Amino acid sequence: MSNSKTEDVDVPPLADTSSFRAPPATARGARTRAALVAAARVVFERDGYLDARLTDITAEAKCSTGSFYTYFASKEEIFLAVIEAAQHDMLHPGFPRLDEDEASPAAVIRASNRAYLEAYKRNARLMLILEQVAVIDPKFREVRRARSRAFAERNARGIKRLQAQGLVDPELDPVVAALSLSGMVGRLAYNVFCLGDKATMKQMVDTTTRLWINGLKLKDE
Amino acid sequence: MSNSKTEDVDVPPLADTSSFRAPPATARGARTRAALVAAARVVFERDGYLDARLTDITAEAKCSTGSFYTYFASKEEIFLAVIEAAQHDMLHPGFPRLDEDEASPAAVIRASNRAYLEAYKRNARLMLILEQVAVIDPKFREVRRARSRAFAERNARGIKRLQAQGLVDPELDPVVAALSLSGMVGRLAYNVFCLGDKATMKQMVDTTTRLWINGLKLKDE
Amino acid sequence: MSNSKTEDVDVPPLADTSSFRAPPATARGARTRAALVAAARVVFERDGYLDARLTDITAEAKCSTGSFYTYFASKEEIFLAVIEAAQHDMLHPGFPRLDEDEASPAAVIRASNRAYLEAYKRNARLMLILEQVAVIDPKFREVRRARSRAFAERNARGIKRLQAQGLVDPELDPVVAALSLSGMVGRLAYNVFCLGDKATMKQMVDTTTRLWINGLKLKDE
Amino acid sequence: MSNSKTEDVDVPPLADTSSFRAPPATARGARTRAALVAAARVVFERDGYLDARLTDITAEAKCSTGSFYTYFASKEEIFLAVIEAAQHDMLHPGFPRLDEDEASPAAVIRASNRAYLEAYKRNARLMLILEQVAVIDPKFREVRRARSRAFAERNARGIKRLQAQGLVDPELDPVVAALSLSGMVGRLAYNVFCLGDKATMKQMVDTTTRLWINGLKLKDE
DNA sequence: TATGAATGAGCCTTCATTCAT
DNA sequence: CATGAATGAAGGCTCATTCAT
Repeated sequence: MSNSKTEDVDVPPLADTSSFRAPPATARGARTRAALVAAARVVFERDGYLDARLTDITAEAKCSTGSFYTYFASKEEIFLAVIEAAQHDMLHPGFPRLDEDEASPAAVIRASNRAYLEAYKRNARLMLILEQVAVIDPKFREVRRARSRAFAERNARGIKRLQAQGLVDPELDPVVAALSLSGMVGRLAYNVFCLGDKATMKQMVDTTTRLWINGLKLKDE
Repeated sequence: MSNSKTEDVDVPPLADTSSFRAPPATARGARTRAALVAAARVVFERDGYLDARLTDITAEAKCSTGSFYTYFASKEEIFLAVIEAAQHDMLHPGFPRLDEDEASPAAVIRASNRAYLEAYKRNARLMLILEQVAVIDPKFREVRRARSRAFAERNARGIKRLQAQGLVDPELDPVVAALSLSGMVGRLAYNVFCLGDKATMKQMVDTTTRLWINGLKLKDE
Repeated sequence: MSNSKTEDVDVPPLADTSSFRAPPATARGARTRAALVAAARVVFERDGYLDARLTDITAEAKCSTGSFYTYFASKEEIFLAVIEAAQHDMLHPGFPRLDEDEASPAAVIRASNRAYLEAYKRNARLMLILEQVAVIDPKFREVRRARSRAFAERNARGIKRLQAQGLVDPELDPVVAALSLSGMVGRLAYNVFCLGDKATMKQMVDTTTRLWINGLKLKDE
Repeated sequence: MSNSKTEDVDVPPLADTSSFRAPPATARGARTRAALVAAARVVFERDGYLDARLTDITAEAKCSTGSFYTYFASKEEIFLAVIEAAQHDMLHPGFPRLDEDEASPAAVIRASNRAYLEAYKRNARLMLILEQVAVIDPKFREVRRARSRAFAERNARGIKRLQAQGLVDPELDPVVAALSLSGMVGRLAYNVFCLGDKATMKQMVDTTTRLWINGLKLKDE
């Protein structure tokens, strides 16, 4: 699933990391930092970003408030670290690997949608918090938008290619279509996993895949 | 565009209004209340929900802090009033009025998408704030979800009907498809009008309409 | 029980009434005023003095806030009116009518204690509020103290007289004894009727009477 | 006066302390906390409970508002701490140690009354505030009532014992008598030390002791 | 590195009282 | 006399961040 082809997705750095605290120099330091990140994830998921207090995090990590600032400059920064730690799990093919040769485009789309939805499900609570932060803090809004735009652009290139091959509806604007279809899956995941709308995983994979394929008028040669 | 058929969308009451302050008994009171709501919209749009201070709102409305509490119990409550005041503008057919006889389903979908996108554009700033609040406050999350579910359900019924008429891909799960396609348009609007992704109105209408039609495999007889 | 003898107790005017609003001139006015006083008693007993809001009182009286100020200058003033309205009920012999000829001193003490305790019980909730106000507001503290001192002084004169007649322990300081014994009954009533200590009316009357008689070494000839 | 026999008075814990802030972990913290409690006593005695502002207390303690909340969650809570700090001083035998062998019951009663009155006098201002709080806040009402009931019960046991020994009027209900006589001394102290009634310490001790002894018909063999 | 006490700016909310209608 | 909208001062409380130990 994590072959090199999918790794090259243009994932922008999550944020300007230049002002970050130096990484821990000692083993004890590394342990404390890790405890803080784990504690932060617990607290963020439990209380949300706004209601999470730094003291809750340090209490959960069984360390002092002062220690927090040894490793992180702010709540924002530790949140970024939490997100980053969750990244490898969320790393998914990003876009239907339409350029793949070994599989039909349709199969790639299905696999990609499934991977995305499953990863989303695993991290649903954190995703909700990320939505929250994105909407509250323009900096994170930008982070989030850059990421989804990276995917959308990649998708747009894929669609363009398929259009060139005559496999996809030539009438579609590839950029806007990519934006729309990616957004569709993301929104559905959010509605079901975060807000509690009802749908099974199979229904979601089937339907989104079919809507992609139908929507693009993909010729499944 | 606003014929009676489209007015019957099942818009649930925005929230439990039982604990609300009594409505103004005099014309003067009504004027003050209206000034507060208008001022609140200005302030919310300018500063966002979290950074909006009650004193900013009363200052903008040229009244005292005390007057605020004559009409609203909290920031939350006046925000609801602002949203409510914006409702008539956001009221759109919701779903392609597939049951309409006078127009082809495709035309109905296009008109509906256009109406939604234009209304969203007019209220983009407020919609961003609503996203913010929805993500912060579970109460508003519920409000927002109830509304989108009402539309999705209506759309699902439309899709089911078209499937029965043999006009739409019978393989699709109508409920999940409705959820997905509605979400697609909503998300696109959010990305473009709120987050700054680039697309013209024409591109958005064309693409989403085509994705709907293609996605449903709608036979445009 | 309310013979003229007991009416002459030196009840000081409850407060300086010189700044009071003029009494209502019309029948409608009198009705409104009465409704306000009745409503105030309800609200004070329900919420206590501090938590009673003028708007609650006017709402209970089904009149406007403005009307309140037609009849009363302040919360304080209407509270005084409530207390005053409750006075006739609380009017009790005050002190064992030791000067009475028709009954033995012991019988007078018993009747007096019973009367006091029963009146207290009837107005327990209001008495609790009065304690509250007395302790909060020095003006009412003075009012309350003046009243109890009037009783104590009268009692002191009675004790002195009985000492002169050789019927009471001559070693006792009549003033302090009167203060002590009156306080004893008042405190017991407070403990039982307001704070919930357990005792039957009979126990209370029997015990306080016996403690008075024993305490004074009253010769029950 | 403070032999072990008198120390075992059943003083209930003042309140549910489970929600209290963690006690200071360092000497510096302990110093700040102590300064706050001392400052609070000054401010409460000067301004009363209701008019005491938290900022006055922190100003008096020369620390920031934030520090207050490091140690106390509310005005209520620091008041409890002030009362607690005053407790050791108010700790008195409670009831005439009638069970003592070395002294006559009468001597014990006198010593006990004197101890109580003197302690009350030393803390008169604080006692007035406590009355105020007790009457305002049901939680403190309960605290106060529990304490006085503990004493009254102890007194009741003493009276019962003396009745069994044939030294006290067998007609008296020991529980109600104890409640009455304890209340008598408490109320007298309140009247004189808090409300300004006039009596010397000697008069108070003499009279209350005599009223106890007479009241109980104590045989002073 | 670790600790945890100290900081303090700033906003929401209440409600007795006034006054124009 | 009645109405009810308008007023506005005042203070409790939070919590991210700093810094002395």
